[in-house]
Amino acid sequence: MIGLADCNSFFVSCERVFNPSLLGKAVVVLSNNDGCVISRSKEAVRLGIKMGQPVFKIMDMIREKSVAVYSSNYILYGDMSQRVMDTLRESVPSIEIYSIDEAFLYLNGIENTSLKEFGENLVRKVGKNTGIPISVGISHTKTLAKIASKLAKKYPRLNGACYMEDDRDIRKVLKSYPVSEVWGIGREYAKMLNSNKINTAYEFTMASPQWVKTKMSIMGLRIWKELNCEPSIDFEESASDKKQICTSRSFSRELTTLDEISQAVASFATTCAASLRRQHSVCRSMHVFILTNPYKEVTANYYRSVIVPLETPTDSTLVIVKGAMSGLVKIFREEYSYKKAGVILQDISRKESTPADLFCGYDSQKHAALMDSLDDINTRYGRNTLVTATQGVSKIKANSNHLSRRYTTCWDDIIEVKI
DNA sequence: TCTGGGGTCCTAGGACCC
DNA sequence: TCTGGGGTCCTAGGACCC
Repeated sequence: MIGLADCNSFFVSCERVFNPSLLGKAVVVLSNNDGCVISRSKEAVRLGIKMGQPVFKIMDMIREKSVAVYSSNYILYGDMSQRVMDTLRESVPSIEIYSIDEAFLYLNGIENTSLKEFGENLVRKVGKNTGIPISVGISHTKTLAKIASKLAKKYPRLNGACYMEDDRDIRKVLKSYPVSEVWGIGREYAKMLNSNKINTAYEFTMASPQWVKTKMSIMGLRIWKELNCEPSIDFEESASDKKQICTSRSFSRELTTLDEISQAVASFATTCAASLRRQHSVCRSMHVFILTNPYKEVTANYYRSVIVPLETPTDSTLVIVKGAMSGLVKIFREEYSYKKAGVILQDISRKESTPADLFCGYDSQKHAALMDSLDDINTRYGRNTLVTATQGVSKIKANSNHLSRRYTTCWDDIIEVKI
């Protein structure tokens, strides 16, 4: 059997661990730049606040109902996530971390007869170790485990854990489960299915596999099999290397000069390169893109991207920043003001399996040694202690007006809290 | 005034090869 | 009227996820 452990309102729950007065209240956490709502407490959901809703549209309600608002604090959430994952890992034969707040559990060797109880115990254990409430769903396949976890969340009498084993039980659940809420079926497919009179997950399992494959490709067929209790999505025990690495941000104000945008894009390239080195890989090309504010009602919106091939596969920040700059000048137009930009590294391969290039235009060994020192310094003294000159020192700050402290990772913050 | 960020997989179609 | 056949590789775009 396969389990899914899913943290309830994860970001909000993290804030609550360190500020228990938020328990029972409407709380939301905002995206970067304090733009949209990306995590909501149950109470906030009940007020009608939607996922992804722009915060300026619900400002009145936030004030009227005194909703607590937090900027996203990814350092805190990342650390709390690790703690949750650690507890899960020590409790089952193996786990697959699926996202910052979810993991699949491989339950081989645990008696089927006690799985319901096992799930409830796990919920208690994670709660006790970390303070984070989770829901656990257990069934034959990943897709069914996902559904089970949703039920666990919905019905309090399940004590946070739902075990779905019996065929008849599963059928009964699927009959009242909207097909649009099945994992892997998004808006477009839901629309298509609904217009073909398929509204519940059960009706979907009754469709012919050929029809499903024609309409929804092999992905749809996999979902169909999984709902029919046939495991079709692999369990991946170890995290695989990323095939692309992207860093992009919206700016808190519109940028107009090449100089300012260069600094931002150089920072993005730097972040990408560090992340590339962390997975011991090199890249052969990158994408650079810039855009104007797409929400603004003007006739001339601008979006342009360019692919920059690199002569030699590299993980050097210097080479990657230089490449990003050469791409940027190709797409930059003076007549626009820009709201967002980004860098995507691609054609990624493992460093040790990529042959060195005889005709490399720079001393790659020197670069490697320099990067080692750079990473070392920035790990020890904090990100951006040592930067490239292109990045500049006057960073364009993102809006982050409701930020909580880095309770678990930053000494300065911890001391301030004690005082 | 104010609208996130980072990923994956699949397919169709074009370019190219012999 | 007729316009080869069988492949591979790559990319853009669409769908999805959290």
